[in-house]
Amino acid sequence: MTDAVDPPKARRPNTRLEEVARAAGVSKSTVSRVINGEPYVSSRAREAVHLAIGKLGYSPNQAARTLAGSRANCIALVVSEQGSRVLADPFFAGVLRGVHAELAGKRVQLVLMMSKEGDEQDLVNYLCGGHVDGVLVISLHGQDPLPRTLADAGLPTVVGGRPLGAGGVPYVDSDNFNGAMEAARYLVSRGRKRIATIAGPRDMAVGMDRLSGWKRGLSQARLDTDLVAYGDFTPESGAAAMADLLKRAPDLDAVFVGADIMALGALQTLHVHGKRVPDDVAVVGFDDLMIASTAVPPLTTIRQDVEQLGRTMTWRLMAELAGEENLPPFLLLPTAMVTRSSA
Amino acid sequence: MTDAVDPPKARRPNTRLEEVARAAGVSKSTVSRVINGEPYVSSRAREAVHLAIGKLGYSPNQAARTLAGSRANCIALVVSEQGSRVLADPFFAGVLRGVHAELAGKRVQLVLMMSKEGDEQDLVNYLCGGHVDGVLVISLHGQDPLPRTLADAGLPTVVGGRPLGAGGVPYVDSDNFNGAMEAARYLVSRGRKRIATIAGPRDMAVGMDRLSGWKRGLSQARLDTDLVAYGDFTPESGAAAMADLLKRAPDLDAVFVGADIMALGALQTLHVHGKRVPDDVAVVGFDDLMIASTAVPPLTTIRQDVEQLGRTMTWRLMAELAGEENLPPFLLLPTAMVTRSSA
DNA sequence: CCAAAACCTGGGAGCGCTCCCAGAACGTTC
DNA sequence: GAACGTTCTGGGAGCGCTCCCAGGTTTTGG
Repeated sequence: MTDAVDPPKARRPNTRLEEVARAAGVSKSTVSRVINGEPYVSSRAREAVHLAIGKLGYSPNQAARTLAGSRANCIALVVSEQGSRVLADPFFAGVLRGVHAELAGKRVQLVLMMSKEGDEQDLVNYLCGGHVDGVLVISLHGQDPLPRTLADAGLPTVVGGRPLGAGGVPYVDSDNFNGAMEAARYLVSRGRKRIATIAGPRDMAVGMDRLSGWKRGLSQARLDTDLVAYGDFTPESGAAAMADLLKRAPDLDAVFVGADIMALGALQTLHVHGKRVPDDVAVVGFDDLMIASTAVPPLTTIRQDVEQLGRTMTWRLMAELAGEENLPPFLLLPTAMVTRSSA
Repeated sequence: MTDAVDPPKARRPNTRLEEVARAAGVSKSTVSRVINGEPYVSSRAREAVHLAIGKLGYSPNQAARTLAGSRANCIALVVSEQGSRVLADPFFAGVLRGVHAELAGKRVQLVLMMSKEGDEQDLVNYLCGGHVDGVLVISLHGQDPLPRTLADAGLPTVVGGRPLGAGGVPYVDSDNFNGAMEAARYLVSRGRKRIATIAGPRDMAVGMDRLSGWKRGLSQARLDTDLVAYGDFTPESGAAAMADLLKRAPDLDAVFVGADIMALGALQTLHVHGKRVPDDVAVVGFDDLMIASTAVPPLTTIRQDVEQLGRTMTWRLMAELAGEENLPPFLLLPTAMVTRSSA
């Protein structure tokens, strides 16, 4: 077509749509239609295009599609946290696994982002810049304004774990309240009378919900709910909290620990104090991490299906992106008691 | 310019470069230069642009940049594996953390991908389609052809963990050999005579390297290296392997377990068999997972800095992308012995 | 004081795709 | 056979940016 002097186009990394069109003997438009699975393409053309694509090893340029179309075929998983610490969390890993599983087969990419110290504005700008179609937020701590901000900006957003501050933003969470209540009731049913709890931080919904469930379970049985200690989801904090409880109530005969990871520390402290588990003190954890079954003794715990959480978040987001209406504003996933030897 | 009838452009999600230019009273080119930190921009223009950007809340459209420029400002982290299982691995989490830490501040996004069953061709197409500038591959198992394929396609690639089959592709790994040798020597130095090992699977370099190191450590002390059992990096397999070893050599007085996660199982088995740790049998693990310190007894182990691995991989890739030459083809990260009570 | 070099600036051609529009080919009905 | 749908197809205008080029404005040096 052009008779200009040849431009020094160095890069020619890939087949372009046009080459496929030429190879298939159709127009760009038709190739585009085939790729996007649109109707109104003759089966002859469709086959020719598929053949050409296969032969040329064509893969559409995502950037161009995003630019020309209006969606990015890409969602972000945002970990709203000081960051690095969270990635070590099995919770995060499980969610990630679920997100990936749910995305399998869909032509949607996952971009992982973390809000770095103060860079929040950058993050929001980026996310709202049309680079992603929707956002999954894992916001473990406190009154994080991020979900609210994103939702207000009109970006479809789903939060994992009940957000404390973001009223109205759709979220998915495990049913921490009922799980914890079940744990408490179980301990009651085993004849325990002096039941303590080690709860998570007060600024995390997951900690508070489990604490509430425990309280409800005990108060239904007319038992005291005064034996509460707090940890921060580390084994060390669990150990310290256990020591504190033991000092306050040497006669306690059970403890519900709001996270397996803290239960590990609690077990250590009990061991050090010469308390036999479960004979002297029954221990129930929460989460059912892998380490729960390998703990000494193996930990009775409330299992939450974190992978399912990731899957459900993703499903919810994709459904919204697909334009489904009247979707549930929030979803609670059931938990299940796993009885091992610690209680 | 155009006097056409107004087109029904529904979407106008964001500020565009041109609006910034108008607001700042300069041309698109100048704005672009400011954004990309190019020289040859007067400070007056630069300030005006920054002001306009701030006022308008402008954030450049990534898709357009990628399309127009030649780089995507985006790298992929590929987990080459049947997938879901790996995400639960603390190794993966650590690497991810490191990658993120290294990327902080750089304007580079991270896309997470997994090679799903058979979809490998799709993956390769996508990655080679210019959608990412480079690839980080975590390939845990066997003779995975993926790194080779990517590298051959001219895509800058760095592998995490020594790949068995991908000769020539740059990789970063912990110094498993020397770490394991140190473990063996330590046991020898503590007077242990009958030292066994539980190794990882034969098709994983990490398992073999640690096994080799253990062998070398023992043979230097003229000790037998026949007490080898294999596991698959699960606590259960560690327990089974330990039982096997105990049957084969009831007199063994030490075991080097090629992964903390397997050591957990081994500890359980030893406990069941009435063996005291470390009095009867000394146990040394590898990895220094968080669970190592909370094990009963706390596990002496070889620490590998997985986060550093992720960081180093990323650094290596970014250096290559930046055009640095004569980069080291592979990098080995030192390990460190962590002495606790199990040995 | 003028030429060369160094700075700064704007214009405009794409990047590879989608999506709109106009029109061709093929029925179907009166 | 004219008039109308319905199915299919190609052309071409952008999407928002980068990067090249040409030209203007300063500084420098002889």
